[in-house]
Amino acid sequence: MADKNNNSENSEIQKKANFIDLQIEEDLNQGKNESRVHTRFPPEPNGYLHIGHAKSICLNFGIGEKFGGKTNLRFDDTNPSKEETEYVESIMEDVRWLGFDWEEHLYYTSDYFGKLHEFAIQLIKDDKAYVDDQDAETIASQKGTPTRSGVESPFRNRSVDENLDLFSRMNTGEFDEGTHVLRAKIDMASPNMHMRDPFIYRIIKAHHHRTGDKWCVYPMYDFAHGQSDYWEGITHSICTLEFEVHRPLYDWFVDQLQETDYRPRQIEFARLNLTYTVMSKRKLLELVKDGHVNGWDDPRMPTISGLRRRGYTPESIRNFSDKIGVTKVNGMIDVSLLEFSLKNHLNKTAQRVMGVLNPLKVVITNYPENQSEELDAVNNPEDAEMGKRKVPFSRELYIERDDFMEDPPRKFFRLGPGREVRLRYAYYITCNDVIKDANGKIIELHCTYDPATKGGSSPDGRKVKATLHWVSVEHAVKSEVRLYDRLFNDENPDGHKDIDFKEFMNPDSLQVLPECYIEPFVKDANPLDNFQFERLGYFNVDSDSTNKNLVFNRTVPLRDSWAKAQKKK
RNA sequence: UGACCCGUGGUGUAAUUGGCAACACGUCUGUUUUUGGUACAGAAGAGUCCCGGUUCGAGCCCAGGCGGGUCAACCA
Repeated sequence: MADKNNNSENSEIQKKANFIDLQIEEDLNQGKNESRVHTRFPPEPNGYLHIGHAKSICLNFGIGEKFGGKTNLRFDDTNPSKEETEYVESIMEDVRWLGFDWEEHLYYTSDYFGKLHEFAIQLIKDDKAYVDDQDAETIASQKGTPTRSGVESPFRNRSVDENLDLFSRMNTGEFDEGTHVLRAKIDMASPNMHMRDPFIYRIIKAHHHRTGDKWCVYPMYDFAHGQSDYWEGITHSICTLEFEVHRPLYDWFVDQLQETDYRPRQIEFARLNLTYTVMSKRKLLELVKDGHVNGWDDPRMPTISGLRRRGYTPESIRNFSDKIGVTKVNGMIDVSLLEFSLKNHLNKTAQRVMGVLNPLKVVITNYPENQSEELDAVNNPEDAEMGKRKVPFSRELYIERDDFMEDPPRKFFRLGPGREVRLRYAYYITCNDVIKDANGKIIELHCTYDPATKGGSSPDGRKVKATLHWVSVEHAVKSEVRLYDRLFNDENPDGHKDIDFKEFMNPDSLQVLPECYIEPFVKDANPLDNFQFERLGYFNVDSDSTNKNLVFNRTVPLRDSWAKAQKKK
């Protein structure tokens, strides 16, 4: 018995090492970089972080923790025309919310603009960089193609002095954008396109969110990233697969810098793809700008701020990130795996509460008018420490419209004419009359209750086949509830060559229910508070909520085997 | 007619120095239940892209194919 417990605990704790862990262990065994481990998470502040970034954050900070190393947060802000302070702030908030702490290790690539500039001048002096005066189109045509090597620029061999002069004037504002560029002198015949004299500096006359108008020239990604890693003492620079072909260039710049045995190393892994969503910043930005969603934190968005507002917990995202592992295989992960992590966490932690989404009035005809009482309800059956609460009961109640059928099919266990069911934590009730309006729509049910079944159990031991949730009309809090469905109807909306991803948008991804009734316990709930509405799903308080008008998001529905069986028919 | 990377149930990941392909999600059954939830028990589902080779033995090593991805932004 003790053995069994130990084994299951160990298998929980001992996660399988992924290929990056193995490489780091190998580096450590070889005593590389004085056996230090130092990673970094380097977002460009040009948009909001999404669940794919969360994978990277968990990976990088996770490695820092696992190997007793450190992890930097670095804003890769080399392109002032796209970057804004708003994004910097949201990124910091998201990383913190996920539960990670960069301590004092906060950096900006823009902090290195001076050093980068000096380094570029050194390259010019070493005859390893030159200014090219041609326009973009001409240079592109000289680059060749993946299968045909390029040709050298006519400006490739100008003198060091001329290059120095030109580069200096590029930065004084004398030249227009696009007229001059600084290129590394490497190899126009390289089979790797990135080695064909890549651009390292370009002229951009935009205001930088941190350096203002100090610079007219800005380094390209490839000219900044490896150097920043080097200056920060990063040992393992983990990025996504598309940078694989950049690695020789990364190494080339590090070669120019390296003075000791210390050397950062780039390792690539497969980015996260999730079914039924898009994961590129460009496309998410498009959804926001064109008003297909209500902002970056729309609860339907795969952004971290969207997931947070939707009711996801940091634990569930971290757990998901652990579960999916790290490989170089480009795949597509089923969202159900994410939802499993969520439900798993919420089941253990969420306060239970009763709420009626589509109300149907029930009058308990044998319950005295003007009377009410308070009944005991369990706050979370998974966690006794969460205790109990009181739920008010009275003559007039709401139940879920779906919980009554006038002519119930064989396997429908809920309420019907003449049937007896249990109201959770309250009484057994029996339906006697169905009241309809002139159009035949059911507007009210008349039921009787059995006073002996208080609390929900019968002294004579008779059974009922269903337990329904309910609220007292007089005491319930009227609220708005927003139901969400997937944003896209296609598993892989941007996986179609000739069809725009927006063609696959689900027109019913948002459904607003303006008149729902929740038990009074939620009265003082705050935005982001998670609840389980019993039998329905997990819901949280939306940031649009006010004291006068509570607004809930349905985070994720509960598993519903009845609905599933119905759907099959 | 290039370079680099990747091919294990429906999905995602495992499989010490080659040794009965395992786990999770999902799916389906059943048990318990004051949530048609949870929990628990069980089932189906791959023979590891293909063809050879080495070996007593190959998912793993070797050769050749096939399939997929990335790369030709003054983006990151």
